[in-house]
Amino acid sequence: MDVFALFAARITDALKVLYPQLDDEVIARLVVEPPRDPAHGDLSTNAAMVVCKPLGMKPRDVASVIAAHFSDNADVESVEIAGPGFINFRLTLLVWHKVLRSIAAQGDDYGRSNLGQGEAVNIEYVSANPTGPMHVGHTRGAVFGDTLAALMAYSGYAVTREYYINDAGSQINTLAASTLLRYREALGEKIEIPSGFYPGDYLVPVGEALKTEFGDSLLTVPKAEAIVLVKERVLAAMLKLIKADLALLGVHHDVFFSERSLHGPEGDIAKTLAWLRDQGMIYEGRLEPPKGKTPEEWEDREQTLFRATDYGDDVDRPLVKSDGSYTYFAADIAYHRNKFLRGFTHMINVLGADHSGYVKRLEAAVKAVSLQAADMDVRICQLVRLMRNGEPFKMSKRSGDLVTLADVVEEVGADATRFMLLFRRNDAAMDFDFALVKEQTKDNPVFYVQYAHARAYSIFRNAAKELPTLDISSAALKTAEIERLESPEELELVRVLAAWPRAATAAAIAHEPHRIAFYVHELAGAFHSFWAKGKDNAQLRFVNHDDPTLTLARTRPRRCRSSGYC
RNA sequence: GGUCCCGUAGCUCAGCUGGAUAGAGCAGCAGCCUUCUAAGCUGUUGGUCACAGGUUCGAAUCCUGUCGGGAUCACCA
Repeated sequence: MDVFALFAARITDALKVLYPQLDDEVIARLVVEPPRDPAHGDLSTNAAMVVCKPLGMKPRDVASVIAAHFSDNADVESVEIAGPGFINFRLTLLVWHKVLRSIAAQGDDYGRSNLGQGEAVNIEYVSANPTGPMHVGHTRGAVFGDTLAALMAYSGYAVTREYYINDAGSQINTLAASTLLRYREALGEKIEIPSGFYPGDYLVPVGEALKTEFGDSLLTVPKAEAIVLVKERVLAAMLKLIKADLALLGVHHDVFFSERSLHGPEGDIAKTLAWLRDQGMIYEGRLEPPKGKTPEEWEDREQTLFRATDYGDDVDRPLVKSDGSYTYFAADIAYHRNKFLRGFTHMINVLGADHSGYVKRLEAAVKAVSLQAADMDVRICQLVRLMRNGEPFKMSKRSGDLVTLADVVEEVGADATRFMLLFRRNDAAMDFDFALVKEQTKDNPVFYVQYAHARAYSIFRNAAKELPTLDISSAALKTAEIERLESPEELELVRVLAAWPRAATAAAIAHEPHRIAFYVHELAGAFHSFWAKGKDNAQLRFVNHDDPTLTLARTRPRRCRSSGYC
């Protein structure tokens, strides 16, 4: 039960009765929310201010009519009109008890909604090049995407989690060549890794596996053929590596989509380009060199261009390289047409900060390819700066002290990593401090929340110890006398709990999973606060010798796992 | 030079798509340990929401411009 949604519906109904001449559109703009200052009441609505203009009335006059309509409502303790025309409701104890009952009855489903009404949404995230293990740069996007996917599923969308494997570019040939070197090494040869090749140790086992599979027979195969054979094996190995790394973080995908599968004369790229040409979205032309910066190797040539500017991009984009092969973007257009043809009208892409320049063209591609029928939201995750003891931490690919995702998870744990990375808006750069994440103080939000969780569970333990005769099974908890909860301190906590469905829905609409992390942090604060009150006033403790029923009623642990990150 | 993101308390950041006197955590100050975990809690100080205009009943939020900080900028992926 979401009291805010409930009252929004009631006020909407009331307005339709009181002022039948109002447009639904106008009424839909009303909002019911917790007032910023709790002294104003439990619920607040701007309804009067929203509808006053079309009615030609003063907001406070409308407000008093609405207020009068609710004055004898059983759930409403009092109604007040404040400020420019806000209507503030104070709710009766009864309502809060209803909220608690619904929380108890729904368990982990409390807050789940049908916002998405089963509509299909495709969320693409990570999509790191399959050329090695995941490094820290990938983790933020992985956590963001995975949590957003959980949140969207929680809000009633049919979510597909997708990973686009960039297995078609020239870097894959380099990868295969690097692996071939490791293969020779496995055969006993002394090797030297030229610059530009992938030097990482993770290719050593792949080389050895090749030795096991082929013996030394690959050496006699023509190079081009050998590369093809190796490519298959090394790609599979890298994908396995990546999946294992992601699993460490608890991140999973439903679909791994191969870029390579789009190529070829009968492939999706060829088909999509033909389709775009039919639609008049492609032309042959020349581009201006970029301004302000003199490109050293600018080659003015006529090329095949996509009319991205028709869909909001800054320039038209090349689709075919000078060597005749397709550009990365051409493949991406085909890929997104593929998504659309698979039935996705909602798409979300999670990209790193270095792709910010790519956003417009991706949005343009989706508009073009779906004839405006699909929407694309590109969420950019800004950079994460690794810190140790307050000092930024130097990383370099060459010297090998690249921090991998596995390193981070090993050092601080998956849950802490996830929570920390979510505890900031995605579009703001963040510092990730190893020392802080491991610190066991309230400065560390991870610990703060985990500690609240630990305390909540300790209630069960202590109840069993202090009151051995009390039945604390979940069946017994369902019959607890919730009516006994009536102190202002308790209601404070209930109010925070009541805000959960609203918080979850708002986060889903905005595609902002960080709001969940902040909500959980706030809830933990409310819980700690209530817990501490028990110190001064023994009556407010969860475990109460004198009053077993009260103990039972208070034994409702909190939630925070539902979106899967803590 | 173009584009995108950011600029809110001394510090790190929220601010629920336009609402009321702009919030939280650190740090500072004042308190709280024979008491369910003090690894914590309570109270308190602290703001020209970068700046200037505009939109309207109402702007940190939307629009325009300026100034700072970051990312990115044909054919790579």
